[in-house]
Amino acid sequence: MSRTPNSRKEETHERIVAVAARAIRERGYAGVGVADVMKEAGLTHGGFYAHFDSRDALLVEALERAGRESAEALALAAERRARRGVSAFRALVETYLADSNLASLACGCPVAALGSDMPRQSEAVREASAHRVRRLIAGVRGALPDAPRAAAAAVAGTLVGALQLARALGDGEEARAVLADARKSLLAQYEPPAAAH
Amino acid sequence: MSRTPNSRKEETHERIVAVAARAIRERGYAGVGVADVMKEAGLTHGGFYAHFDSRDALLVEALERAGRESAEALALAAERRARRGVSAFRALVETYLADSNLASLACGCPVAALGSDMPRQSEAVREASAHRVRRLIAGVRGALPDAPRAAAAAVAGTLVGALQLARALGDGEEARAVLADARKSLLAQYEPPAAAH
DNA sequence: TGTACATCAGTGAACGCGCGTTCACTGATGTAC
DNA sequence: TGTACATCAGTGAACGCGCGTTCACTGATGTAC
Repeated sequence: MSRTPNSRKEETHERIVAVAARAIRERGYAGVGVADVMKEAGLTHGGFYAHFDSRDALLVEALERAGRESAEALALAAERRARRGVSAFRALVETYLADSNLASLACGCPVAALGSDMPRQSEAVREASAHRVRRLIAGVRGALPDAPRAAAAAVAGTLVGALQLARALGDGEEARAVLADARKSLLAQYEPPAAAH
Repeated sequence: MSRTPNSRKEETHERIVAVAARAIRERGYAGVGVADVMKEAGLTHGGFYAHFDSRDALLVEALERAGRESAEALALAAERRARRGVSAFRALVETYLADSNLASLACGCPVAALGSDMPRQSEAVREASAHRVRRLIAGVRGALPDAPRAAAAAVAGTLVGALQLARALGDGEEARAVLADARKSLLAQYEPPAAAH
C-alpha cells in the first residue's frame, strides 16, 4: 500500500470541509447544499457520498472546523496584542467585537453565525454545536481568570448576542455603535483597572 | 358594502399570521413553508396568494407579530412582578432568562429565536428584523433608566446570546446553569443595590 | 318575500425548480510478474 | 522495462420529493329589483 497518510482522497476531503466551514457561516445551515459545496471545491456532486455518510455528517465536520479556525484566529490576535501589553480579556473583546466582523460572516465564530439555528438541527449537529458552545465559554473563562465563576457564560453570551444584534442592523453606523457599546460595557466591568494603559 | 372592518378575510389573514409567528420561532425561517402554515391554519395552500404577495411578505408580518407578542408578554410579566416590589430590570432578566424558555421556542423573543439568520434574509425581512432589534434595545433601556448609555445594547446582547447558548446546550442542567450564570451576572452589575429585597 | 345575478374567499391540480441521494460508469494511478 | 490487471477517486444521469407560485374553478354570501 503506497497510500500516504495525506492521500489524495484525504486532501479532497479536507478541501470539501474547508469550503463547507465557510459556507455554513456565510449562508447558514439551510443555505448550504451538497451540490454547491462540491462545486465550490471544484468537484461534481456525485462524488460526495464517497466522502460523507450524509449531508449532516458534512455539517458536523464543517462546524468543528469552523470552531477550530475561529479559536485559532482569536488566539493569534490575542498573542499579537499581548506583545503590545494588552490584556487577554481586552484582546478577546476587541477582536470578537471588531467592526470588521460585521461585513464578513464567513471567517468568524460559528456560534455567532449559527447560534439561533443550533437547537433545530439533527442530533449529531446539535451535539457538535453544544461542544462548540462549551469551548467558547471555556475560552472566555481562560481570558477572565479573576472574575466570578458566573462571568464566563454571561460574557460569552454578550459577545455572541451583541455581534448578532449588530449584524442584524447592517454594517453601518448603527451596527458599529452597538459593537462599541458592548465593548465599552464589557471592558468597564471586567478589565482589571490596574491594567489601564 | 356590508363588509365590516373585521371581515371574514381579515380574520383568516390574522389566523395565518398568528400561525406563522409561532412557526418561524419554533422551526426557523427555513423550516417554515407556505403549505405547512396554511394547513396549520386549516386552509389549503392555494389561497395563500390572495392574502400575501409572497412568502417573504408573510415572514415580515409574522416577525412583527412575534415581536409584539413577545414584548407584551414581557410587559405583562414585569407588571405582575412590579406589584410584588420587584424592579423592572430584575423582572426583565428573570422573565427573559427563565428556565421555562428553554423548552418552548415558539412563544419567546424572535430576536433570540432567529438572530443569527437575520442578516441572510431578503431586504424586506432584514428591515423588519432591524426594527425588532431596535425595539428590543429600547425595551431594555426602559428597564435600565440609571445605567450608562452603553449598557442597553450590551444587556440586550447578553439576554439574546445567553438564551441561545443555553438552548444550544439542550434543556437540562447544563443549559439551566448558563441561564443562572447570566441572570446572576446581570443582576450583580445593574440591579440597584438599594432595591435588594 | 322571492328570484337572478355579481362578488369573493377558498379549493385543488399543475408548473418548473432544486434538493439529497443513488448508481453504473470512466479514466487515472498503482501493483504483479 | 514492459504488459495485464486491480483499485480507486471522481463523473454525470437519474430517482423521488417538496418547495413557491399560478390559475381555472366552486360554492357560499351579498346585492338589485
